[in-house]
Amino acid sequence: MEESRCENCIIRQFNSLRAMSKEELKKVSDSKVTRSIKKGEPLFDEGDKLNGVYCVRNGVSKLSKLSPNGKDQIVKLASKGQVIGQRSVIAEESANLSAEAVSDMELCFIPKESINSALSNNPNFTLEVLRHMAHDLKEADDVIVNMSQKTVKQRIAEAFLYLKNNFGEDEDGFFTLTLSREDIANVVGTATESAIRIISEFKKKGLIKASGKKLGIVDERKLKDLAEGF
Amino acid sequence: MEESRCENCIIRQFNSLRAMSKEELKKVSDSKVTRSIKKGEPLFDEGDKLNGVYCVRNGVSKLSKLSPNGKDQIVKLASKGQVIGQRSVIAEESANLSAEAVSDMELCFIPKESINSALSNNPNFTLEVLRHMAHDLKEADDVIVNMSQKTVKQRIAEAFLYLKNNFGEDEDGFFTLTLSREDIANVVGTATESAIRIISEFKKKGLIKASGKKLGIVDERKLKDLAEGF
DNA sequence: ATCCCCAACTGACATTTGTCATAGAATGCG
DNA sequence: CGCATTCTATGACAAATGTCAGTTGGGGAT
Repeated sequence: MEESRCENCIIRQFNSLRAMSKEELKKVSDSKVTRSIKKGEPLFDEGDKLNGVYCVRNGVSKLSKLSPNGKDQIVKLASKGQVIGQRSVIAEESANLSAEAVSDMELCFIPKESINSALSNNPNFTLEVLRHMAHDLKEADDVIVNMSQKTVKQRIAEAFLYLKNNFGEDEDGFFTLTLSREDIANVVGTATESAIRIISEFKKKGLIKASGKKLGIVDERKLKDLAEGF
Repeated sequence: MEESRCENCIIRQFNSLRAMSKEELKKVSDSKVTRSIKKGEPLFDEGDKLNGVYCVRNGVSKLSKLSPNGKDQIVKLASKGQVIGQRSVIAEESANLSAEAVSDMELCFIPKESINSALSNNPNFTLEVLRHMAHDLKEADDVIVNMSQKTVKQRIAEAFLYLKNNFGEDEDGFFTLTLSREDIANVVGTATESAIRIISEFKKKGLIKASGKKLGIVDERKLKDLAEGF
C-alpha cells in the first residue's frame, strides 16, 4: 500500500501539491479517500457543494456546463495529475461545472480542510496554486477567442490536435482517448450532426482516420493550417 | 497629495490590494507611478513584457486578443478598482491580451517587484489574489459557454445588461460607458454589421434606446428573457 | 460655415450552421 | 442468437451569420 501514500505519489509532481511540505502531505494522505469511477458516471454536478478536491490518478473527466438552451458545453478535459474542484473550494462557492468520467477513472478525494489549512499556512503552496490558476485563466481566455472567432471547422481541427497533444496516441496512430461524436461536438460547441459532417469531410480529405470509434490524425500539417485559417 | 497615497486610496478596497499590510502598501505607494491615458490609447500589447500591474482609478480599458483571422476579441472590460496585468506578472509570462482605453483613464502602475515581494511574504495577500483569480476563472468559463452556445442576438442582449450592471447609467437611462458598435461586436464576437443590425432591431422593438452614440435599456425584462432564450 | 472622414447604417447575397427526418451500424442485453 | 437501444451517418431544408458594396450622417478640423 506504500504507493498509495501521497508522499510517494508521482502524480503530484504534475500539480500544485508538489509545493506541499512533508507534514502537509502526510496529513493529506491520511485524510484522502481513493475512488474508482466508471466511464459515464458523474463525479459531481453543477451547483453541488464540494467538500474537497479530486486528484486524477488515471482516466479522463469532462468538465461541462449546461447552457440555458439545454446543451452541454465541455469546458475542460482533466486527466492524470490534474486537480478538479480547486476553484470551487478556493472561492468557497458551489461547483460551476459538472464533472463526468469519459473513461474509467481512479482518483483521490482530498477534503477541503487539508487544502485550506495548507493555503493559510504554506505561502509556497498558495503561490503554486495561484500560478496554476493563472495558467488556467490564460487558457480560458484563449478558448474564448477561439470559440468566438473561429469557424466550427477550425475548432474541430483544433480539437483533434488537442486530443493528440494532451492524451497521446497508440502505436497505430489512434487517439488514446476516445470521445463520442457528441462529446466532440460539445467540446467545440456545435450540433452533433455538424460535428459528424465535418469529421466525415476530414476523413474524405485524408486529414484524419477512423476505425470503429477510434480516431486519429493522418495529416497533421494540413490540420494545423486549417485550424489557423488557411 | 495625500489622496494619492495607496494607504488612503479607497479604490484598493475593491481589489486584492486590501489584503496588504500597512508597510507593504507604503512600499507600493512609494514605487508606484500614476499615469493618464486618453481614450483610444494603448496600455500595452499582446506579447509585451509587463514590468508591473495597473490599478484602475478611473475610466475603462478593454482587454482584447487578436485572432488569427485578424479580428479582435474583447475578453474583458476593466474599470475602477480592477487590477490589470496580474495574471502575466504572476505567471511570469508576457501579456496574453492587449489593453486599450475605451474612455479617458487614470491608473497607477505598480512595479512587479512590489507585487512579488508581497506574494512571497504575505500569505493573506496571496490568498486574496488567488480568490480573485478563482472568481475570474469562473467568469471566463461562463463566457466560454455563452460564446459557444448562445446566438448573437442573445449575446448582444447580455452585453447590454452587462453594460448597465457594471458601469451604470446616467439620469436619462443611458449607459455611462459608451462603446462603438465595433467594440460591441468585438465583445460578443460577431461582425460589426451583424451587431448594428441587431441593435437596430432591438431599437425598433422598444427594448433599447439610442441617442447619438449613447445607448440605454428600455425594457430590461424582455431583454433578460431574450438573453435566456425565450 | 464647409469640408472631410469615420462611424453608423442598409441592402443583397453567399456561406455557415442548426434542425428535422430517416436510415444504417454497432453495441449491449436477455 | 435476436432484439432493442444508442451512436453514427446523410439528405433536405431553414435559419443565422458573414461579406461586400454602397449610402447616410454627425463631429472635428481648418
